[in-house]
Amino acid sequence: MDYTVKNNDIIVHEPDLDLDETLDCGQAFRWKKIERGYECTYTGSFVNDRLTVSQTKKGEFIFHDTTESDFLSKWLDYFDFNTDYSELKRCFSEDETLAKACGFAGGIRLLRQDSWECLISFIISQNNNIPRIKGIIDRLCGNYGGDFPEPEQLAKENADSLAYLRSGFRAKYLCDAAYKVNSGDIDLSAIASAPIDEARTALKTIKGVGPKVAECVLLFGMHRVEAFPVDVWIKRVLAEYYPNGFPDFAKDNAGIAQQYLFHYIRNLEKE
DNA sequence: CGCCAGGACGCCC
DNA sequence: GGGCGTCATGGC
Repeated sequence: MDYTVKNNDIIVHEPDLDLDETLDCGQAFRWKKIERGYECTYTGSFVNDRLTVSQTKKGEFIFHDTTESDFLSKWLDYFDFNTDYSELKRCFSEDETLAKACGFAGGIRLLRQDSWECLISFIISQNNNIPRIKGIIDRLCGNYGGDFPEPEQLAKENADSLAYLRSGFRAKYLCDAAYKVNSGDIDLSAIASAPIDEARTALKTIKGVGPKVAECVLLFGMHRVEAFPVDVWIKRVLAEYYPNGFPDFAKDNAGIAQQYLFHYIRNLEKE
C-alpha cells in the first residue's frame, strides 16, 4: 500500500482491496453503498468515526475528507493495510479450492473492527439474514444519532424497550451482553489478548453467544486470524471440498481463508 | 404461501 | 456428549 495526500483526500493504491467484496461480504454491517462509494460510521474505542471511501479504478481508492493523521491512526489499521494479502493469497493458493476462492474475490480484506460492535452485531446475526441484520443495526444506531451505542447506553435498556429493533428473541441476548460488558464481568480487551480457548469460553458465558458467534467476535472484532467461524455456508464448503479437514498450512490464517471461501460458495450458488 | 437466514438454548436421551 | 424442537422476524 502507498498513499498520497491531495487536498482533503487521501489517495490510496492497494491492489488487494475491493470495496464491494470487503465492505459487503458479511463481516461488517454498517457500510452503505452510495453514489461515489461506501459510507459508514465506524466505531473506534471511544468515538464513532465516519468515513466516505470510493473506488475509482482497479487498485485506487479515495478516502474523502480525512486527514493524513486520521488515515494513519485509524483507517490504515481498520483496512489492515499493514498486512500483505498478496502473500497470504499465494500461500492459500497451494490448495485448489482456496486458489479458486482467492481468484474469485481477491479483493477481500479482514477488517479490524471494534470488539463491542462485533459482539452485538453477531449476536444479532444468529439465525438471521444479512439484509435484516443490517436493518436491525441501522435502527439501533438510529436511536443514538447514527452512532453505535456504548455498552453503558445499551445496558440501560431491557428486552421490552428494545422492541423497536424488531430483533425478536435476540433482544434479551443483547441486554445480557451489554450488562456483562458494562459491569466488567466481561472484559473485551482482556479477552482479545487471552489464549484463544480461554477467550472462547469467556465469550460464551454471554447468553446468545455460542461457538459461531464467539468465533466471529474473535475473528472480526479481535483480529484473531486463527479463529474459524463455521456457519451453514462453511459447513457446505467443508463437506464438499474438505472431507478430510481443513489444510494445516492455512490454519494460522484460517479465518482469513474462511472469508474467501464464504464469499466464493455464496456467490457460486447464486447463479 | 413456505423456506430460509453468517445459531443458540433447553430439554431429552 | 449428540440430536431435535423452538425461538421472532422478515427477505426471497
